[in-house]
Amino acid sequence: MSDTQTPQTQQRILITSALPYINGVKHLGNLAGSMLPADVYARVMRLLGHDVLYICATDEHGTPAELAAAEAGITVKAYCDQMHEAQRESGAAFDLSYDWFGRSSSPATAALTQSFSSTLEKNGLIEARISKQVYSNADGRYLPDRYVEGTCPNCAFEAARGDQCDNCGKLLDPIDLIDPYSSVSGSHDVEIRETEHLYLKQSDMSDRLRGWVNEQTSWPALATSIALKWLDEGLLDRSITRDLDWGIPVVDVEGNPRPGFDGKVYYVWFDAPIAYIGATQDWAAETGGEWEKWWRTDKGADETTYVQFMGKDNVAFHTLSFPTTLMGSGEPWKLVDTLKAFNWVTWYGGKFSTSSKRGVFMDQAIALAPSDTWRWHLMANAPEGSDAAFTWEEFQSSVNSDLANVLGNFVNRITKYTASKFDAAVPDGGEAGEDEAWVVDEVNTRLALMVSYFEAREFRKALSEMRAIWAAGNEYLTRAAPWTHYKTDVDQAAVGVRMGLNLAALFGIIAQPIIPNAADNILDALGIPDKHRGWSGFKGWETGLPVGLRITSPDVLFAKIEDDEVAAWTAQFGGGGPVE
RNA sequence: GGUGGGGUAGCUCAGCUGGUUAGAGCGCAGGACUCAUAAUCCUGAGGUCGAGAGUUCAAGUCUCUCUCCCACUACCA
Repeated sequence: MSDTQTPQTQQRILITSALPYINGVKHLGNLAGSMLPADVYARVMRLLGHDVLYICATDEHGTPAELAAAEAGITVKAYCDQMHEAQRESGAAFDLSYDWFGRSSSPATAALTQSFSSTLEKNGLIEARISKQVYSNADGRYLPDRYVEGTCPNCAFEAARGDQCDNCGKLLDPIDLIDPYSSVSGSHDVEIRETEHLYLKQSDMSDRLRGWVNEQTSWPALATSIALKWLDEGLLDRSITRDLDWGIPVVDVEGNPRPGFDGKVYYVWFDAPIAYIGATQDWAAETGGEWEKWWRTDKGADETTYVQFMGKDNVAFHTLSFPTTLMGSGEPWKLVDTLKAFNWVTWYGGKFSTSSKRGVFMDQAIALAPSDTWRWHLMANAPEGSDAAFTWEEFQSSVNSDLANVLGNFVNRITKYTASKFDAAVPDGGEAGEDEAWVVDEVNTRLALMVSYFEAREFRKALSEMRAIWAAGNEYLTRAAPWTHYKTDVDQAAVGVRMGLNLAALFGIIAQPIIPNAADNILDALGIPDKHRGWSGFKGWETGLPVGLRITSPDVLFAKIEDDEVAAWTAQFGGGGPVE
């Protein structure tokens, strides 16, 4: 009945999640809004038998990295080395199944970035212009707009940022601030200097971009509307270089070091998306894979489906800026086919904030509860339609009710009962009846729905179906009641136990993309070989386990979260209500 | 200010191109069962669908006005 039960055409699917910035360990919102859903999608597509490549990397350039390194008292290179390793480890701790977790600072990305730059310039899409920037003598650096503060020329607010006044909301230009100072050092010894930068002439690409956007049929409305809005307002040419030391050196049209551009590098938003490609090249170099079939439409990538995952703030860059780079090169690069944008996870309805210590970061979270529990909760409550509030109470509820009670207890009760009454083996005897027909139909209907939701990247709905499938197992056991039949008709009891064990196996198989560790525990306990753990074999699941197969009962799959733990976490992390 | 998203049961959220008594999970109340991590199963009580007006035989679903929250607004990424 579903496409999961008939052989599918294998697809080649390239998946990227927005690159996490190097500036610190990421919080749960970053995890839930790009890396984790991309991972789940990658795992599902692999289980369905597709050829999947999931690429991610740290985004390492830009002013914040330099400032963070300075604060830590180490070089930017050393800082990025440390933080890349920290992020790689926290990704591994959350079981993110990257095929490659690279770095935007890799030589491959630098070479690609410079190549794109000279090609775009050759095509007349880049030109040098002079602009005015704020320079801080005390800091010895140019300051991005956001790092310049001063008195707002509009409302006289004294701590207005150079890009926007937090008091009156007006968009500002830092050179208009009254009595400007550096927010980095607090120094008022700042001046306005003229500086030369490269501009990407996005305005020249506007018509091509519009045509391409209008061709897209699989983008969510959010993405299309954001892209068209920018196009309607008229794309501005965008500067793609900055006055910084840390980054990729600027080249001329021939690809040689560009005269007069010492101390300037490419803007991080120019090179970060290119790092998707660079990281793929690094993956290929390391593993012997072919990168071109994923990215070059003249080398097979025309058969690749490219899916991007990101937060809603990233949509414009992925639907306009990066496509400008790729299309403007005139080279046969693969463009995104579809993208999934997420809203934010909020902390009790407010923002996550590092400075006011609001929220939970990945390294802290994994110390509190296992990866599986976070993965389940964050995906079951993914911020798909709007921002989604994180609360400890909801987290506790997800873990205890969905995982421990509905799934964990089901596996436990059926395996323990098998051990006590049927010698820990899949029993023979009896024949399937009404109860079995009911549960098979119920589960098959929901399986088809679940898979179609995953394919549509509707994670909340997919997980809701998964949970309903687990719940159907409990309902089945209540109906079949093998413990009652056992007293008078052991064969009848055997039917219920056999079905129960087959349900447990199915539950483990479908749970793999979300809670891989618990799923493995279940499948190992039931002796399911790896080759039977894929998602092409749902058909016939109800009789999948061979009669006589010895099974064990897994250790407690999910420890419950106690009320006193919630109280302690709330105290530790300041949850429980908005903070001023 | 502009653009986009959102305001639906105590809580977190579904509700497609308008159509029978507005749904789910959690929580709560009652009952059943006893294989199981005091788990599970069944039943039930909870909503003037942010406010107001309009279109329509019919609106949570379309239009207008108002209001509250969030994001983006191009040099933070």
